[in-house]
Amino acid sequence: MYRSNEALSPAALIAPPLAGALAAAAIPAPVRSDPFAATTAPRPIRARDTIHRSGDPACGAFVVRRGAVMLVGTLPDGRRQIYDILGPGDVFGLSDRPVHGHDAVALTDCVTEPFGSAQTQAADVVAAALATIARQHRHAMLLGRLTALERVAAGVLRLSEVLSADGVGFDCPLSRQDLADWLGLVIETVSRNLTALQRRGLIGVARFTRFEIRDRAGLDRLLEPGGAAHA
Amino acid sequence: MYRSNEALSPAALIAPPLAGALAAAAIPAPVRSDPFAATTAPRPIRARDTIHRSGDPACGAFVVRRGAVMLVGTLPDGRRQIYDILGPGDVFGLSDRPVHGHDAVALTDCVTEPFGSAQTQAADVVAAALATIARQHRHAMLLGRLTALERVAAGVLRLSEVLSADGVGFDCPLSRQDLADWLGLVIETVSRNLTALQRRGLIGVARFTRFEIRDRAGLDRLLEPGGAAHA
DNA sequence: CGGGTAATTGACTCTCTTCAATATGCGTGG
DNA sequence: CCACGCATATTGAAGAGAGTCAATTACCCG
Repeated sequence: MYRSNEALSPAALIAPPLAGALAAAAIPAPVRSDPFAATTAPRPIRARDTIHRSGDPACGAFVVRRGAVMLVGTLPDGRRQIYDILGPGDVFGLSDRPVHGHDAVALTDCVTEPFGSAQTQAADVVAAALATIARQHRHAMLLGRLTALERVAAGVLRLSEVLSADGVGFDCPLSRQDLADWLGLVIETVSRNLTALQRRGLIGVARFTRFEIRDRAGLDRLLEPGGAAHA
Repeated sequence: MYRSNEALSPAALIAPPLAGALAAAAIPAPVRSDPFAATTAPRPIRARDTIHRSGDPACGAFVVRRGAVMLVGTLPDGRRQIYDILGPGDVFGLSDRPVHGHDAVALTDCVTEPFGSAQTQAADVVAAALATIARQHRHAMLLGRLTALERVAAGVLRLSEVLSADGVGFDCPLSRQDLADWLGLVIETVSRNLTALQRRGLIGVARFTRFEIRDRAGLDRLLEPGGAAHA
């Protein structure tokens, strides 16, 4: 979204309000009142369900057992950024503040399980957090320094890891708008570059949502100059 | 850096090796190999010194006591992204893998101290990691969804938090190139937008490095539509 | 087989980048 | 103390990648 330098203005990505006070105000998160939350029982969630919303009180971490989840931040003016796509083994729900700063939405039917409770080692929580940070760093590189074609290629590869059983084909549960909000592009640019990747024979897309990796080596090569990352 | 869709190619920001075994690598190890790590002794570092490089074995977390540190990722083709700017209280040095995936460079003379050792609570490590994740989320929003002017404004405000004693003026230890690599822009765009902010009377810049917040409310307003973040 | 939503494609625009001069600051030495 | 020279920053002009606007097409579903 291009916006005039004159017009506008969005605001507080700077300092974390760090509100010590967890207002009681927030809408009770779905999970809040959920009996599952306090137990170690896996919790089934349906595709597109919102697991928690920005502003909901944070109430513990969850690990994705099956399916996929996305974390979505939204600015007051509607600009959206998908911060992360989580698959089996990935953890979410932790916050440095009493309330969540983003939405968590199930991308597919999925199963989550409380994480970080009694029997879980603190080291596991740290490990999960570190994996998250590493993903965020890679995504920052993508957002700040990759071209649109590279972003889309990297996005497809990442999705194949999270969503594909065989590492080749998968049903993409993200709309083109979601992909755009994840990759820092607009919907049309995502579409054009998906088409470009298809024309090159690198991927296949059928019925909008059915993705297939056709030439992984080619995709890797496309991302090579940026490379495995790091000097 | 614009690159032709044809020419192409950077690569592996996709999947985190996700070494299921964060075995010896990550958490516990840190404090082990480094002589300093085993102690609680603060360690003085000079401005521009590289604290660790990508590829170096990760050897424990450190907390910044005084000064500032930046974390820098570099792609094989030279594209750079500054992942984070750390100030007093912020923690770095943790990795989900046995080796670091980015450089850590002192922005100013600074003092760091081992973090996460015996007497430190695991909860402290988790808290530090969560604060980092929250910063990364905000930065992802900046990189993916803010305009150049907004990014520069947000960057200046963030720097004032980290570097300024009075919250108003500070000497910016980042070159224009550093700022560009942090905000996902090119050097000229940073320069132009700093000039734009000056013309609006929002900030002052003297001798290239001396920054001053002239109208914080104005800067906040500039960032308002994006706002305090989140719906 | 229509009707509605989502995706694709085309034409054009614009922000940001690129390329190319200046200009400013700072260190050095005459 | 000032002239020179280098490194970094600023500014201008032009280009390009990605965005915007607007149809058109593809898919889903009743």
